[in-house]
Amino acid sequence: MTGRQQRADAQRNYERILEVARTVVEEQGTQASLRDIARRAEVGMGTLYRHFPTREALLEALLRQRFDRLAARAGELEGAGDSHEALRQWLREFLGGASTYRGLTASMMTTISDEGSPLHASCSAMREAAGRLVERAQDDGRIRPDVDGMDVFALVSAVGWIAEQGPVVAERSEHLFSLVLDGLAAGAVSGRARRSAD
Amino acid sequence: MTGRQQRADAQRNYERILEVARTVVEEQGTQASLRDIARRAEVGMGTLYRHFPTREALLEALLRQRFDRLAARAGELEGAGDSHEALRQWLREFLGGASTYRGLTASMMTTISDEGSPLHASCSAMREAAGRLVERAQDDGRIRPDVDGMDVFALVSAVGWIAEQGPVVAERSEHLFSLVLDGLAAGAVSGRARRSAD
DNA sequence: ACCTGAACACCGTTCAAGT
DNA sequence: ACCTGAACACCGTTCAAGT
Repeated sequence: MTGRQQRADAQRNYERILEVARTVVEEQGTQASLRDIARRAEVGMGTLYRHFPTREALLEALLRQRFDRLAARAGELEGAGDSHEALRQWLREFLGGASTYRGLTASMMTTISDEGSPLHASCSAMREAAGRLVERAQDDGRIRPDVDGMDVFALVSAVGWIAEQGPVVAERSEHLFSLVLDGLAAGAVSGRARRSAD
Repeated sequence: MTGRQQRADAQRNYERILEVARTVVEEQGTQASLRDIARRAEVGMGTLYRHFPTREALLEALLRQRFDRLAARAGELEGAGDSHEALRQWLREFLGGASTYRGLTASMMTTISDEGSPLHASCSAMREAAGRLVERAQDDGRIRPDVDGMDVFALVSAVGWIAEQGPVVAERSEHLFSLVLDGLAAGAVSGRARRSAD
């Protein structure tokens, strides 16, 4: 798809845009002005659209590496000793990364329901890798049996979202993260499950 | 402030705008086009700005009643038998209302950090009323002692946010609500507190 | 094959001109 | 005192014209 048989100027523009986009999205979030990106990359609007037909396509190019890295990181942590601690650690790293771009958690959440989105594939792969950490912790009886990877992902993303909503709530995000994780731990179940081995 | 000594046409315009705004914000969310509202209310842009100098001011007019009602509702529920169930009930009603306007949870969360916002006062009052429900449930030992009203409000709003991000996650919001509430229940604490009376 | 930038249809916000 | 709508500075998206 991104075959290397591009014209030299095309290749250069592609990279310029991506580099500038990284900066601008850092500044303005995932809703950054595409016009601003084109301007600062010194290319015409059409050039930006040629390389990245949608905003999502641009984000995908910006995030794929990161998603792949996080998926791989989940693989590493699967071998770690404490399954619950491994999950917690992964989620912490995920959340740290999510905070680099404002609006990123929203983009990831909407992409779940939108299979046509270019972000869908790489984001799903990451979620699935994380899901295996959840399942392992469940097999160890450390996480409630009635949740799945999607639940955990959604709740932790939501904590990331909270942190974006202003300083007063942002300063609580560490605590909120702990509350959510604690809440998902086995033993928190109020009535229906987990009552055999006491 | 909204003294009744307005000119008749001003009074009429104010009400027209508010009525139309309710519909448009229902359709498009809190980021609805102000131009569209003015157009459909058949007033000039200047008229809209005269009555509602900022988008937040318009939202405030749209939401004040609701916030006041929810604050009053919390007062009612303070007298209810089961403190934990009262809290759960209030949060459920809050969440139901939040889903009427897309973007509403975000507006409420950002308003927390922005004391200058017209939404700040009525939203804070509501949160404080809800906070008393939290404290009562804590006094009864039903909610973790290391959370406060803001934590609960943020987490439940975050569940509302999740529901806005697409059908795949929206259909889980009931479950996620339960997970969060369960997680905040006393007994979920992993190590540090609550270990005296067993 | 690729790039450019004008053109189009939208925004939010302001403000001179009207009654 | 209040209303109007044009004006301004922005968007995102498309596409004819160029090389």
